[in-house]
Amino acid sequence: MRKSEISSAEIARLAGVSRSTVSRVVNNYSNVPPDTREKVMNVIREHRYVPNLSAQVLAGKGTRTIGLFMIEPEQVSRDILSNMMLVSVIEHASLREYCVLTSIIRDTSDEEAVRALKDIFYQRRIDGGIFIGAANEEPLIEELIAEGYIVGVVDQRLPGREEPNRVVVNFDNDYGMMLAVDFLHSLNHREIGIVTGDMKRSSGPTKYAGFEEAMKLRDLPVNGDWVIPGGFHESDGYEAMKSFLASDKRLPTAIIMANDSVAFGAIRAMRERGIDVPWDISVIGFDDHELSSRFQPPLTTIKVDFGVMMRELAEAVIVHIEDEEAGRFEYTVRSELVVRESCRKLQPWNAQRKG
Amino acid sequence: MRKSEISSAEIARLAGVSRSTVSRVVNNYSNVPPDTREKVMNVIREHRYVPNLSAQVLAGKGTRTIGLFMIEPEQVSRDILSNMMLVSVIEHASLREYCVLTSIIRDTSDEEAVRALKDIFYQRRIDGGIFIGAANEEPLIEELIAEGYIVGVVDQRLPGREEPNRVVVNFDNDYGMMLAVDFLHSLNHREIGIVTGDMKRSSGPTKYAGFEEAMKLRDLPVNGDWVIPGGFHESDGYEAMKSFLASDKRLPTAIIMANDSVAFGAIRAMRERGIDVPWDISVIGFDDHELSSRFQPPLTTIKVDFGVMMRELAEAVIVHIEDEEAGRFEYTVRSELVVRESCRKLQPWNAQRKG
DNA sequence: CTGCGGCGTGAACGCGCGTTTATGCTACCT
DNA sequence: AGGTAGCATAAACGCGCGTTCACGCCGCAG
Repeated sequence: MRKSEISSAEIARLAGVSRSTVSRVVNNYSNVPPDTREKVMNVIREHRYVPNLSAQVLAGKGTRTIGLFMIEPEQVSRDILSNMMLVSVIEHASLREYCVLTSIIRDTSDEEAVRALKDIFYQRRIDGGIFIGAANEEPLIEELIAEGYIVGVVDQRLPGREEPNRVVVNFDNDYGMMLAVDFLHSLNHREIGIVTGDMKRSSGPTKYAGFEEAMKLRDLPVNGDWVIPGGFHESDGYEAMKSFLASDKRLPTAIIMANDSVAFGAIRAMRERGIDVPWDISVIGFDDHELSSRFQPPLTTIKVDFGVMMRELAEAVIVHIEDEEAGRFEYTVRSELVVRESCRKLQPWNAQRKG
Repeated sequence: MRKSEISSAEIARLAGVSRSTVSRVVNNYSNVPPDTREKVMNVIREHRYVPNLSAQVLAGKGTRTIGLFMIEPEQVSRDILSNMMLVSVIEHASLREYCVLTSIIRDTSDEEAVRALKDIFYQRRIDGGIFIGAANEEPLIEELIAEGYIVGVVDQRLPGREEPNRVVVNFDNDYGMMLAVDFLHSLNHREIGIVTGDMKRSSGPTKYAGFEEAMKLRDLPVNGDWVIPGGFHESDGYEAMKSFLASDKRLPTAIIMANDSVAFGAIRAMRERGIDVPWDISVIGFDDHELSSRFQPPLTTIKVDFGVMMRELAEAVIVHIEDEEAGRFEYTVRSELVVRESCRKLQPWNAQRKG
């Protein structure tokens, strides 16, 4: 029924050669004379012959497939970013003639789900996997690495030990936080708070560490009251800010948000209490969400090129698949400051908020 | 190196039986006595044996894989919706123990890209494919169907002819448009415009048809001036409305938007001209975007459950894969009206705008 | 003319599995 | 006791491909 289900044996028969010769032609072996090659190629073209991947795999080739796994997608990002990451991986893989098998794992403590995911590696013999939103030291990932699979992750600290099959890309969160703090500092802010992301996941820990580091470098105190535990969603930002405001603690003059979605939510909560951004408080986001430029007020943010990031990760994973000897890999994506209208310059004398 | 790369032959040897018996156990054949089954199962569990899918495929089984293809993703939707659709398909497939191979095709007139996509079917022998954002009568899809592959599409009219391997889900755009028009009508609007989606793609044509139909049913005139060609993005809405406003045509009293993103953009353009929603004009969107409830003004919209829609589509594709005899399939997802604050009730006497 | 090296090619094997066919065994009936 | 039905299991084949090995041919040197 299906047109293209023609075997190399059939091609061989039609071209009047042996199957070995067809295979040699298909795989570009040098020891086949031009006229024979042409003869075989004609038959191949005419019948649109394409080798059956399953057979190739069985005969020892790779699957040319990488897995793309989103861990607890609800906890990481429902929005455009993960979509862009997906597209970026797929398109780069496609360039290298790889395919992408996508899956989701909602709960890494669900043994059955973990088992199902590992079976994708075992059954399907995929060449490698990329994980988005994984916690640090996620057992699932550690096990896969230990078992010899090539795994790419985003935004995790590398362990000290050498592990040639672990591939990492990071945002330069330290640098990004430095940009944010420096910018606020240049606007005479000294009282800077943060709504953190999920501290167990993704960029949560590294962003917070970067924040502390940057504050320290500029001799600014980190006030525990202003370290507001959040998450990565609009609703997290809203809830975090709402409960902070309800606590009647003194406001900082500026707050850095785990990402732009969180900023949207936090600003919404502030607006409900009559707090104006940037007049009453300055806000900096992270990521440069598609809607940030159109938000009211347009959001100043630290922009990260997720497309480039995921492309680099995909490339690195593929390199490691194709070259067992490829060494340790770590790539860091620079971020940049995008200035819009959510931050206000303070006069030096009111850099400290009264009561 | 990789733990789990154990063959059934090895399992057979360890269990002291033949490979056939192992196969029978794995595939739950009835003619194997309980004690033998248990003996084999123990070895399987101990060694975490998982059959090699490539070998199974070669031996005649399906790949248990469906393709999910996003056509010209930039033209359809960069936002949360396609992400939700993806997640929904993956999760349902996963339930049925299928995997999802994701790919993208940016330009359906790029022959090489089309060829690459078809090769996914040919080489990898995937059992079926789902296309998001395909144009009506897209040749690529028509060819695949003609070649016997099972294909699922969204929001397309079914051709009259019987095609057992074409699976379709539709939003009920007629019904949705009827809801929108009726709601506006109940608010005394009679001058209703529309910013259309891409008229060549996705729900563009069906939404417009539904609009005309609904207007006709309520005896409302469709004014060509107020049929504003748009697209599916924020920027499309912005540009469409901007150029409409620049044309100095008279405004309708209400506009229905191709989707919520378009509404965001159009409202932005209106705001720039000092036009207030809903005071000066009422707006209804489509989709119920995640941000619609938090938009200023909160957007009245026609909500469609994309999750359910894609789940049904995935299920239907799988049913057709597993049962050659499964008949024609078409599923329609009901939409519902979500009333927020972007529509205003008109007094009967100003239902027609002056000059 | 014989021997040998190189090149083009086909036959044969193995990859891991499902399936079909054949075989050995037990139990029962005549 | 002989025959047979039925069941548990092993042996064998094929799926489509890559690859190794061996064979046959040709040309060249001895």
